[in-house]
This record gives sequence, C-alpha cells and structure tokens, in this order.
Amino acid sequence: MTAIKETSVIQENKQYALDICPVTYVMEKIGNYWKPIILYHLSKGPIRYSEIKRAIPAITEKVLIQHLKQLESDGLVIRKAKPVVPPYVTYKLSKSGKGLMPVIDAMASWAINERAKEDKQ
Amino acid sequence: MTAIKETSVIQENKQYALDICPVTYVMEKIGNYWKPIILYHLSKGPIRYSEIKRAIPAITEKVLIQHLKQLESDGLVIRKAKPVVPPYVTYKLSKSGKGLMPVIDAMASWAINERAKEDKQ
DNA sequence: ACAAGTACTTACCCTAAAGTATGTATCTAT
DNA sequence: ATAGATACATACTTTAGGGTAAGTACTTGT
Repeated sequence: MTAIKETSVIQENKQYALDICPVTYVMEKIGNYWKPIILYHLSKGPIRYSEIKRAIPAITEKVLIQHLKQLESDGLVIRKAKPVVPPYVTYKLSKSGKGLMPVIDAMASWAINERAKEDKQ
Repeated sequence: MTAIKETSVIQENKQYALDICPVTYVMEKIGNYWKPIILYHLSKGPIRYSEIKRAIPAITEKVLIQHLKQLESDGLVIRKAKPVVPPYVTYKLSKSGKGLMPVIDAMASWAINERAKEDKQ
C-alpha cells in the first residue's frame, strides 16, 4: 500500500511480465506467505474471524486483518458482518476465490507427498 | 539464511503450523514472489541461466541466482554446468520440482480465466 | 467490579528480502 | 582494442512486510 516509483525500470518490466506471464498475475494477488494459508482455511466454508485466528496461531492479528482486507478488495473473499454485539463476522471465498481451490489443493497434496517421502528416510 | 530467535512464541507456533498445515509446508519452500514464477519458466524443460533471465526481465540477477541456489538446495531444481567457456549452465526441475507442476498449472489456468473475465468488463 | 470475548485499529520498530551497482574470468566478434 | 556474452559474486542501501504492544466499544459471565 505504498506509492510506486513510476520511473523504475523494474516496475515497467513488472507491468510487462504481468501482461504475458500468468503466474506473475497470480503472484500479484496471492504471492505472499500468508495469503494461501488463509485461503486454505477458508476453503472449508464460511468461517468467523476468531476461528481463523485460532486456526493460524502463528499469524498476528494485524497481519491477519490486513490480508483479509486485501483479499476482500481483490475480490477473492467476501466479508459478512452481522450487526450484533459482540460482533459476528464471517469470511468466505468469492467465486474467484473458489477458483483458486485447485491451486490450494495441489499445494496440499504436494506437501502431503513430500512429507511422506521425508518420513521414509 | 539468518539465525532464528528460538525464544520467540511465533516461531514455536510456526513449527506447530508446519506440522499440521500442509499449505504452510509449501509456503516455507516456495512461498515467495519469485519462486513460482521461476518454476513456471522451468516447467518447459531444461533452460539456460541467461534464458531465464531474459524470460523474467523484472527480476534482478542477484535475486535470480539467489533463488535458484535455494531451489537447488531444497532439492526442487537441478543445476548442470558444462565445463566450457563461455559457461553453459542449465537448470531443470527435479522429481520433487516436477511434483509442483499441478500447482503451477492450476495457477496459470486461474490467471487465464481471471484475465478473460477482466476483459469482458 | 473485573475479566474475557468479539473484531478490529493504530503507532512504533525491526528485519528479511529486494534493489543498485560494480566486479570477475574467459572467449568471440567487430 | 573494445564491446558483448557467459554465469555468477559481493558490498551497500532501501523498502515492504511483519512483529510488538496497546487501545476501543460493547456485552456476558462470575
């Protein structure tokens, strides 16, 4: 969320890469350590903020909402707040977000495979 | 490549997360902006260092070799150097690396779909 | 009266990652 | 003689992301 130096050559190249490389496009949206992990936890259906928090104990609250907001503004997740007190806020995947499930699933299967290999040694 | 503060609570939590969350495991290996992009370009078969460089103009050389070395030491890519001059070095996916192709492919398809949606508007 | 839970926000700091710039050794082409 | 290509390496600086800690507003439970 910082201004981009428009004079930068690498920024021009990034724009170019974005136009032609599909993976670059993906990385601009979820290319960050936490986002796929968050999406993974959203994959099981709507989930409350506090539940995500507990599901990912290694993330700090600041970083968690920060990414949730970004995912929301990128149209990948949908926030729904019930006007009650204490607040009841759930997050779920949008249609685009659901489209990422093959990616997340592929990640999970790879991890499970690799872990199995490690254990054999 | 820096020492980890072992007293940190979040590091403990990260270890815990690694044990149970498969996506976290993946992110520890390729959870970085450039790695999936590099792997994408390696997916078409063995490729020379300079070809990768040209294929990803937005990356700096420093960052590129840095990641190639890391991917190599993580057993995801294999480096092969012909002892000629000028040097002839190729990189290709290892078996584990190839196992990531479903992830990369899923990313690419998603991106292509999303771009198509954007264009319609 | 006080703690705890809800879903955040905000200010401040720290570090890991990335960027900039330059150098190396060897060969070929102009 | 000089430039360009090869595949890096290395010192130095910048920045973006993440971590720490505290606060908010309102309610329920003890």
